[in-house]
Amino acid sequence: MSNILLSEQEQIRRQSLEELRKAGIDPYPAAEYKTNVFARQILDDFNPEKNNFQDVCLAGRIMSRRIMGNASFAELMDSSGRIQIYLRRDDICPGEDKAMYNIIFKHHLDIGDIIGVQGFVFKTQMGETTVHVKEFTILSKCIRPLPIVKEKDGILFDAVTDPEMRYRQRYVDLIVNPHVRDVFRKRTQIIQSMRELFNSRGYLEVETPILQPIPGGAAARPFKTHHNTLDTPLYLRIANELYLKRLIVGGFEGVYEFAKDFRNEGMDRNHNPEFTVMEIYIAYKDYNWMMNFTEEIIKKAALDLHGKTEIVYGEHTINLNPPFKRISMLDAIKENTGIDISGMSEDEMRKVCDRLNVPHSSEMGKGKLIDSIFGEKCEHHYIQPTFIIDYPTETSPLTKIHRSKAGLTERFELMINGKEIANAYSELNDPMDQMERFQDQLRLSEKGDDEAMFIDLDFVRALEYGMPPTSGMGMGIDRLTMLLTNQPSIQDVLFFPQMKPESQKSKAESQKEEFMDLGVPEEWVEPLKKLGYTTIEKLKEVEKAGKLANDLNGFNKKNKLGLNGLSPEAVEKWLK
RNA sequence: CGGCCCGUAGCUCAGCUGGCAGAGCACGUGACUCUUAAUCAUGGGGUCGAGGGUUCGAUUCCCUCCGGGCCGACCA
Repeated sequence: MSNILLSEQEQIRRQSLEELRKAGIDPYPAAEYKTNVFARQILDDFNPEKNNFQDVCLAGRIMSRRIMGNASFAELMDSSGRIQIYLRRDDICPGEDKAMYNIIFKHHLDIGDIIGVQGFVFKTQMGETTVHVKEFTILSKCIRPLPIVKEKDGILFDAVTDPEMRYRQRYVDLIVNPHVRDVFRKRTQIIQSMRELFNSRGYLEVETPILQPIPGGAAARPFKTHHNTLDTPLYLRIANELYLKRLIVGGFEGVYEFAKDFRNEGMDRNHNPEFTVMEIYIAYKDYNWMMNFTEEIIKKAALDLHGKTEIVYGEHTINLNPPFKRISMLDAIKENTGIDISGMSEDEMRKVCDRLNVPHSSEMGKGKLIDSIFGEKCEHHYIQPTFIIDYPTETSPLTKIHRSKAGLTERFELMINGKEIANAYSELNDPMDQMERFQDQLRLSEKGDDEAMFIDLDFVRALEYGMPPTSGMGMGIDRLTMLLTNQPSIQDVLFFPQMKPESQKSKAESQKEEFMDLGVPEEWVEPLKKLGYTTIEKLKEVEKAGKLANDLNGFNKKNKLGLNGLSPEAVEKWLK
C-alpha cells in the first residue's frame, strides 16, 4: 500500500512483477542458470563460415529494446560486454499460445531485468553479431527504473554524470557506465602485478593489526574507538610499518601487506579517510637497492596494464621506463629556486622562506622548513618519475641516519605527476637512536605539534633484540591506480568513497504515528501526505472536512487504492 | 574552515527583467517479423532539494539549512 509514494514507472514495474507471478513465472528463481559463453567471446570469435556458436546460453541484463511487432531486438549486457539478441514471436511461442512473447516479453520485461537466453549466433543484414533467441528465462526482475544510457559507436548519450549518484549508488554507475568497471579491473590487475613480483622473490604476504593500541608508523590524526571487554581505547591504524618491522626482527626476510589505513583528516581529490597502501620490508637491503626495486615494480605494473611504459595522465605524457631521475632534496630546491640552502642556519632559512613566500611558523625547525620549501616550490614540478632522496632527520623519525651526509637520513620519495607515489627508507635499526627520536617526537607533541608520533616502547624493545639492516617502502595504491588509469579523483578509484550520510527524511515531516494519534487510519496517512498534508499542523488548518474527505476519496479512486471510502464525519473527527 | 558554482519528471537538461512547469530519451496504449540513439501515432508522469521572508502572485528575488562539485587553507 506504500506504492502510492512510488513514481509511476516504479508502480508499473511492480504491477509487471505481479503479472509475472500470476502467469506462474517466478521473477526471482532460485535454480542455477547454466551458461556456456560470454558476450565478449561471441563478439571476438564468431565466424559465419565456421558456423560456430550454434548452441549458446548466456545471461545478463537487458540494456535496450527495439520492438517491431512480432520480432524484437534487445541488448544484453553480461560481465564481459554487450551483445545484441533477436527474438521472434513464432520462435519463442511455437504453438498456438503466443503469451510468452506478446504479453511476457513485450509488456512485462523492462530495461534492467536480468534474463538468460538460449539460441544460436548469426549476423544480421546490417552485419551485427546477434544471438537468435529460441528460449528466454527471467532470472531477476528490476523494479526500479534504470537510468537509460544510449550508446552508438562507443559514444554515450545522456550518460549518468551526477557525482552524487555515481558515488552513492556505485552499483548504478557500474551498470550504466561501462568504463567504470574497467578502472576497477585495472586496480585489481595492478595489485596482482605487484603480488606476482613479490611472490616470485619469495616474500611473504602477511596481515597485521588494524586495531592498534598505539597508532604508529606515520604522522597523522587517528580514528579512535573503544574495546568494551578490555575497557581500553584502540585506534584504527594510520600505518602498519612498525608491525611489519617486528616481523623482520622475528626472522622473515621479506614481508609485505596490502593494507587499508585510516586517517582522520580532510578529504579531497587525493585523500579519502580510508585508503590502501602497499608496504614491503626486505632484510639486508638499503634504500639504493629499494630505488631499483621500486622502478621494477612500477615498470612491471605499467607493462602488465598497458603493454608499454608510456602513459597519459591528463595533459601529460609520462614515461615510466627506468632509470628514474634521482636528486637530493637540497639539490631539488636549488634546481627549482636557484638557492643553495645546504649549510644554512635556521634563521637564514627563514629568510629564504620569506623571500620565496613560503609560509612558516616559529615552532618549525630546520627540517620542517626544508620540507615546506620543497612542498611549496618543488614537488609539483616533478611530472616525470623522480626519486627525491636524503630527507632531514627531524621529519624522518623512523629512518636511518645518512651514512655520509650530516643532518640527513637515507630516505626517498618517488614523485610522479607532481605527487608522492612511494616513500622508503633504510630502516632505523639502532634501538637507542630510535628511542631518542621518539623522545624528540614527544617534545614536539608537547610543543603542540598534533601530528608528532606516539612512542611505541614495545617497538623499541623489538629493535633491542636486533633487526637486520632493512629497507622498507610504502606505495599509495589509490594514487598509483589514479595515475595508471588516468583518473582525476581518488573517488574514481574507490568503489565506495566516503560521503556524508544521506538524510532519510526531512525533519519537518510529521511521523505516521502522529497522524494515527489523531484518528487517521494507517492506510490513509500516505494519501494525506501525498496531497500535501505533510505535517499535522497543516492538517489542522483545514476548515472544511467535507472537501478534504472528497479530495481523499477522489485520490483513492484515481490511484485505484481500493480503500474504503471516508465520510465527512470521520474526517471531521481528525481535525478536532 | 573560506571563496565560487549546482540541486527542476526515472536520466540528461531548458525555463529571460517574478505571471498557467517544458524538451529529448525513458514509461503507458496502438501499428510494424533484420532493428541498432529503430520508426510512426497517441497518452500519462512534477512537494521545481527543505524551511522561512518579500510580493496580489516566487521554480525565479532575499535569508537559513541539507546535499553535491570546483578552487584554496589545513592535512599525507
